[in-house]
Amino acid sequence: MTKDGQTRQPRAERTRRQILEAGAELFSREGYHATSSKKIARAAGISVGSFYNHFRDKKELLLAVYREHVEKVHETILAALQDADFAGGRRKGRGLVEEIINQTLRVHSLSPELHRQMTALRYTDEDVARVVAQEDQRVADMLVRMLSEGGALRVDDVEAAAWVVLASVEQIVHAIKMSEPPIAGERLVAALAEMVHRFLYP
Amino acid sequence: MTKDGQTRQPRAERTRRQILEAGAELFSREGYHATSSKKIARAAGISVGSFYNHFRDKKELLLAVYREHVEKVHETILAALQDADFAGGRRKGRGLVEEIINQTLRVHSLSPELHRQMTALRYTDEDVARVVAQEDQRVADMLVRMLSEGGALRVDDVEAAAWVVLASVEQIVHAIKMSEPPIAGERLVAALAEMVHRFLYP
Amino acid sequence: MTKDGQTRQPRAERTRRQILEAGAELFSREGYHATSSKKIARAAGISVGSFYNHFRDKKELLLAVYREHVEKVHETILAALQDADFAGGRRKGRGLVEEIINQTLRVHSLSPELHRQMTALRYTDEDVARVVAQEDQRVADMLVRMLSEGGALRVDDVEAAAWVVLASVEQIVHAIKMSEPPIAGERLVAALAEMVHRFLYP
Amino acid sequence: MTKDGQTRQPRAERTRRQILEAGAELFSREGYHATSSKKIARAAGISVGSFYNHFRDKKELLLAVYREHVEKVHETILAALQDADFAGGRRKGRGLVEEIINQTLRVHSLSPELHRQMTALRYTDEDVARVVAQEDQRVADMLVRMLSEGGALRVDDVEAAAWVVLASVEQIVHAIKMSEPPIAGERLVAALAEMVHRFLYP
DNA sequence: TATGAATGAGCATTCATTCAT
DNA sequence: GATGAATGAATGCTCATTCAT
Repeated sequence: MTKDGQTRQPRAERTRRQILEAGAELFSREGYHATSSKKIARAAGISVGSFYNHFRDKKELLLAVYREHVEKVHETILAALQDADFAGGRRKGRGLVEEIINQTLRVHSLSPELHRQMTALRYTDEDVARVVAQEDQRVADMLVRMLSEGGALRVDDVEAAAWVVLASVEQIVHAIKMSEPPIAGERLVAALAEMVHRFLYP
Repeated sequence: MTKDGQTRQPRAERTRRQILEAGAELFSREGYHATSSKKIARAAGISVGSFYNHFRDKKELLLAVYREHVEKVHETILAALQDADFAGGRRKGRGLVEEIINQTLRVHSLSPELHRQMTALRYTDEDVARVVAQEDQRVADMLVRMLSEGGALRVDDVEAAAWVVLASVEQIVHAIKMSEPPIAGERLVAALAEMVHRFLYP
Repeated sequence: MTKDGQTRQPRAERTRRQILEAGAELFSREGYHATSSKKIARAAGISVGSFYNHFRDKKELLLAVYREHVEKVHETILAALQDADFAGGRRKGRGLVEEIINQTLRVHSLSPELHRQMTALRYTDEDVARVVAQEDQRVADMLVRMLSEGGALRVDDVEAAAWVVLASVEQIVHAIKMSEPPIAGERLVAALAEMVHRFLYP
Repeated sequence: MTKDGQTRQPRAERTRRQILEAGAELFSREGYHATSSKKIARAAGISVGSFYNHFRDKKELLLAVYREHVEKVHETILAALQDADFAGGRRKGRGLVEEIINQTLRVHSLSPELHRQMTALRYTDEDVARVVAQEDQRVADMLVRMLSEGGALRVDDVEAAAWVVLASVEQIVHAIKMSEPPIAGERLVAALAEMVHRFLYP
């Protein structure tokens, strides 16, 4: 059936979308454990059985939601990279460092609660851990490429450096956005930028 | 009840101890959610009712277990600080940086799974978040004091610097110990030490 | 607690009894699969949770119910064995054969539907198969003893003979009681008695 | 549709075949209850809807599968009956008895798990009970005919005798093939043969 | 203080069957 | 005839907490 790829699964695709949206909403607002399959179905306007026709189980939905989120993040980043302003002078040195931090801040604002959930679950659930680690690596690779192209680095082991920098930035941005650190965010961001800059560049 | 003079410890205190030990063991081995009050009682050799006589609920036990763990950690650190060798030359510069990282590595080996559990829960549970943040701050204060005493710093905002450094170290050590990062631990530790050192010292 | 064995678990024992009775009733009337834990709890006048406090799962209840049934059966049989009339002359030959068949008929009347359920489940469930086989063996041992004491047998392999005889009797009585065989029960019983008698005795 | 003359079989018939084969396979391998209509459809390479176009429901398929199995069994038996060797001397006396037992053993090897399933279901499901009973009767009739032609019987009520013999043989063979009786199969078969022989023949 | 039976809402998932296309 | 998405009741079982003894 379906002579052309377009018309494939007319209803099915729409249902899947509804479930994905309901899932994103609920996982973020109530957390993974507090989101029952019944709630998902109700929020998506379908039956429980239908949910399980489209996703093997709750976790598969979680990962699908996360993957969609991650794609959105990458689009955001790629768009920024092509920004003329950025190309102007922010591809290395202090400019790059600030860009990294700002992007991370922006990404965290995109769907902060989903992010929090995934961070919690990665310590608890193998599958989540694997998927999140993959994504981290993908970003690290991207940074390695940018650093290599930027020239004049102070570090030898660029791969380790990229990984360490991203882990630190991620952790600190996360703390700023999600908890209320006892020190003002701006001071932390300033210190962070300083630390990363001195590390990477002469 | 006390047949011999040995049993100076009031019975209540002894029961509490048993519960704390059972809790530490179970939370670490099976995780917080998988540890039911029934299991705790059985492992402690008491009844469920008795457990609830000593702790308001499961979370109170978790926090008590965590506090005990944290005390042990501090004792370890303080012991190290009084170590002659350390006093010799590791109170500033590269020596201090390495000391921080090593201490963190050691602490993570003390009770890695309990640590993992707390890390997961801090993103999910307000009370856990608060208690863990307090502890983080306590360590940060300690570092601020040491940095101030060590002289010749490159940073202005010592408080923010201490916080940023500890967050980074904690995160990276955690990743090394708990997951399997795609880059060898030694390379990450080396990069981390380099980053922190360049940041703090001229 | 409980200084004497009598007073042990006052409430608990009663609850257990209620569950056992509800289980016996429901498994017989509705079948094992159609009997939900909710139904059992309601019929026993307790909560679902309480049911699971007393039995690990539904199957454990089934086996407990079966064991009680089996004990009742054995009491019936033992009572019959001490019957003066029986002792009179029914311990061997035609008398014994008829006694076996009659006992089996009587036992099948004791709780026919439970019996049917167990028979169905033994083909499907390992645990049930094991327990029912044990019971079968216990009865076979008893018959072996009686045959050995009765003297003048025509068979060499008494154990195999006992097993084969009981299996046949059981099967045919079962068919008579539970389905409606196309031949009148009396004719089948007569043929069965004849077969067994000719087999065992000269 | 039929591009070549080969495809004489109407499509409907072919689909039905695929379903029957998938059903036989699955019911045997996984059991009736564990076989969902979805699985059947997938194994048959068709859609769920299509399955319900060909069979009213799952049970109808089960019975159809069983009927096919039974036909195969009868072909096997009839083939054996026309075997010269058999005609030679195994149509009565010890020869016949052994033939009955061997045939039953062979039949049980043909599709042992399907057999087990039907045996379990006949105690639980009216329709299955009826169909299996019909088949039993058909075999009994066949035996009655053979016994009558063999002459020199010791029994008066040939019909009841045939029924009783088949029930016993069936039960014991079943136990040997499906469970692990506590007595070696050969001893049981020997006892069984002895019992049946003494019963039927002078 | 200690005990452990009782509670009951809650959860993830399955499955036979229907029916619009 | 064929398709496969949709349905939703039903199931076995868990668990933190309470409270009468």
